Amino acid sequence: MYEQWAERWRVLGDATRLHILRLLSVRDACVCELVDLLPISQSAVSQHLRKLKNAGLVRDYRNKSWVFYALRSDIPPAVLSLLQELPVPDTEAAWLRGHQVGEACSPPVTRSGGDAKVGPE
Amino acid sequence: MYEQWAERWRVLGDATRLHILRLLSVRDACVCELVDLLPISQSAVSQHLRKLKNAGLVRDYRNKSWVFYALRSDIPPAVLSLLQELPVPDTEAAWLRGHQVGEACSPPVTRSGGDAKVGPE
DNA sequence: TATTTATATTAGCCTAGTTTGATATACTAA
DNA sequence: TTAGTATATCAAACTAGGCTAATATAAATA
Repeated sequence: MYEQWAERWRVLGDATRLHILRLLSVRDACVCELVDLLPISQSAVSQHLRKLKNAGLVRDYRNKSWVFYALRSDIPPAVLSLLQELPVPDTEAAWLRGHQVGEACSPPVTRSGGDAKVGPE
Repeated sequence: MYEQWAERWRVLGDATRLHILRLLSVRDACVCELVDLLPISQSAVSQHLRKLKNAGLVRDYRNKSWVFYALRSDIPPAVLSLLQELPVPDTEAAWLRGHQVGEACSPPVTRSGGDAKVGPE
């Protein structure tokens, strides 16, 4: 009877998924960046992202070699205000600021023009 | 890191607990009434109520032979508005309206004055 | 096309959570 | 105090969910 509602909230009932959402609230990130920041395997990250996507909380888009994930703009206000309350460790915030998107995953193939524009949608 | 937040939301990620919360939003109910309305054992109901209580979502008070549970008045607004969205089946609403509190559990011991006042706090 | 890199999927293990049945505790009333 | 009822707790079975390792797919580039 209430299973569909329960499932919506169960998505938020996992520490790793909250972590991912909090990171994405700083800026969009590709999967490999999240793998670098989180203490779990790439497989686990991918499975969490799928659940977040199925729940309508994030969207994904491809740019060059990488698949980026972003918070959806139509997230319920209640969820959004929840996310604002979560702390973002300084180290992680600095990491996100200090890396160009995609930079962390593999060095650019060409030596010149390495910082190509990467944008959403 | 985010485990404490995840746990807060995990409480809402169970269909039975949502059901209980929705029933309590109609009116306070004693444990045996909830047992009558829910398709699970008395033991399971009791354990769900404990979790809801530990999460600060409900409070309990005793009246005569029964322990009543009630929604706490300081429930986060986000949770409260969630509850409003949940449907209450007509049969259950009618059941709650059609029964005096405690009436469903056992017939009143005395034949006269069977409808003693029962109130919160 | 072949190769490399990034991401997704699958299967199996493991842990956490829910349920039930049995039992214990807490009241109430005689 | 004793009996009866309501509720809580405990242990074990069952289930669901997260994790890893291995593998598959997809896109980019040589």
